[in-house]
Amino acid sequence: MPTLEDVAKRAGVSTATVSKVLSNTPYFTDATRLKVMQAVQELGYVPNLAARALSSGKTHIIAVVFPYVYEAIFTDPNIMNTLAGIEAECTTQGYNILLSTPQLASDEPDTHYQQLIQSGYLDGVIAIDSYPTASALKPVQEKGIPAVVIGYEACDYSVRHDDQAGGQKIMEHLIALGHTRFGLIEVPEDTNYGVKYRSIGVRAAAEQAGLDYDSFPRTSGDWSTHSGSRCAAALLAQHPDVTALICYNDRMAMGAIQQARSMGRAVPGDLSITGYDDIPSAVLCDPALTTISQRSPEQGRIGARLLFEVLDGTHPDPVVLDPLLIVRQSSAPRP
Amino acid sequence: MPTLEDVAKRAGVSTATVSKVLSNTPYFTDATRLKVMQAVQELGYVPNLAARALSSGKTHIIAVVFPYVYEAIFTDPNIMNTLAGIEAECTTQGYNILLSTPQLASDEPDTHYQQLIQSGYLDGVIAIDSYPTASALKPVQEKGIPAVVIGYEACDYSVRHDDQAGGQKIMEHLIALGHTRFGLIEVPEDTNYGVKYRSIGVRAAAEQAGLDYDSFPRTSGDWSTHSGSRCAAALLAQHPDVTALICYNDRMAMGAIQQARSMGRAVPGDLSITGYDDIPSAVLCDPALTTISQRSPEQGRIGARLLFEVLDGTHPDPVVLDPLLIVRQSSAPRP
DNA sequence: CTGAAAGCGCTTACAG
DNA sequence: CTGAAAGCGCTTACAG
Repeated sequence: MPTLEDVAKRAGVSTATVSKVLSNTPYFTDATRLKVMQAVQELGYVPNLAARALSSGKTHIIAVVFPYVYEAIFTDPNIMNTLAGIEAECTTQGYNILLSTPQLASDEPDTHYQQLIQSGYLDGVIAIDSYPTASALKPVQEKGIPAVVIGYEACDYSVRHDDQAGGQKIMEHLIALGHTRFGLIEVPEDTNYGVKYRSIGVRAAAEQAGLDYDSFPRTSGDWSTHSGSRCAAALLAQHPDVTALICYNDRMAMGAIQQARSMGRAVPGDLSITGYDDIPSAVLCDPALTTISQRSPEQGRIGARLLFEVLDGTHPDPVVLDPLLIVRQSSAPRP
Repeated sequence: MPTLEDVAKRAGVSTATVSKVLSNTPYFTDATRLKVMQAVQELGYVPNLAARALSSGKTHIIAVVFPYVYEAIFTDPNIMNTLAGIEAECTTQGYNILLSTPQLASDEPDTHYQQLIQSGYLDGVIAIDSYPTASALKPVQEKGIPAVVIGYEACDYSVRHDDQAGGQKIMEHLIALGHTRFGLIEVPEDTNYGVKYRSIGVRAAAEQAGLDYDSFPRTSGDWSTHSGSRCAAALLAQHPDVTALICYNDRMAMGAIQQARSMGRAVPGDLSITGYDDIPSAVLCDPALTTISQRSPEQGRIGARLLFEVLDGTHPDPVVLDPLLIVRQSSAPRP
């Protein structure tokens, strides 16, 4: 592989000149510029990134970290779509993505992860923190590496979607359809940063419509389809008058739909059921789910952009994205 | 950040000694070993990876590349599960994963990608090549970087699942249920390396059962749910006697199910429909799909393991994984 | 069993 | 506008 020196020799200049021309330093004559570029071309020179990293302190690598909280994390559509957005933006900016999924479940810190953070390999990190069980951010902050969080975790720079607006939108939609008797399939508040705010949004919409939010029957699942069925079974058995079921994610909504049907309720004829997240299955299932999109790809793009701004020395404000209400077939006017 | 030199001073030895002790070179007394480790501990020393990479030529980074062939690639369950498997294995071995999704659609090569490959940053690459439209492998092979392919693309080292066995298993399952009149919802052969072999497997099972494979009605979709509906509509209209529909992926199978039902056919009562891939929706949809699992996580793990063997100087044989038949509710005995 | 020293391939003040 | 030279923090023959 040709080195800087080879290029310098061939172009008849110093290595300093080649280096500077390649990094677009001004003050060079077009003539030398041309000589250099030509030599680069002829030799097929590509800079050695390790050498560049060592001398400049910049690696052009950013790490995308998300704690390994459960085995299916690599098929979580929100996380993967976020990753896709980050990737798109990084490619544009010439940054490479290093993937790291620290195991933070146990008390002992993941030493591999710690080493990586300390290794000087990373110009910055983007942490996806959907789940508050584990923070991958602490070592990063200790080391003083520029970081942005996608989510709620405390960090100078962050982007997330507005869970409160999400809760509000889904509720307003159902209210507009004439519903007044609601059931809630939630999730324990400590499972996820956002759910608390979704509740606040739902409550706000309810109260604005003059409904007594606190009187709504509710149960908590664990995100799974199965728990959605179970919750729906319990809730509908005790409160058969409910005409709309708000679920805090799509999988529980799908479970609820199956359960409701098996109890003889038509969805959405007798009962509207809504989800949250807009996972791929939400279009495929029957009836297709009315749900909320968190706009994960945009969160990813923006997160990357924020990091680049931080790397440039600016201090961007946190971004809160307005979620999208996706109306499909699982919601309908009150029977 | 403390450097090797700091550690050496503190331990009262040379940097060479520290370096060698840290890399587990034999021949050192326990005493010096101890001194070194203690100094490392006290200083919280972590090696600078860029420096290490520059002097040793080893970065401990491997790239996982999959061509950016369509926008939803980051939510393709096969690819993401493969990635999860690779990640798990790399973490175990202390390797870091760099993600790269070269844009190979256009004729001009993706220069970012080319640069990355040439940059000396990569100890090896794992290419996921589900789609033959674009090869990310050429620059890698030109540069002589150790590579393994997950899929069919030509490469010294590779792992994939056995598409022929997959086709055969699904067909044998349906034959065992008593079906004799089949319809095929395929995909153009140049869309995917594997489909050709799935057909061969289906044919083999058919002929073994004395059925005339060539007489089966067939149409081609484009993997999408929508195309599944369209194909099912055409096929069932012309061949209402068909009792089993074999689809070459799950999304088309789901489309086919919807279409069949809207034409008044009960699934699986009147008509069995099978998929391929076992995507997450396959359990969630109604009826849950009988399908084939490619065992993507294992493909990923094995791919990584193969790469490590190559990095160790051995020449592992290609691996072909036996796929799994997953029987669920979309298939039933012939009516 | 341990160390001195060269070298990996860049970048970056500093000079001129 | 360009170059000489130091230095980034390691590893690795080579010597002893």
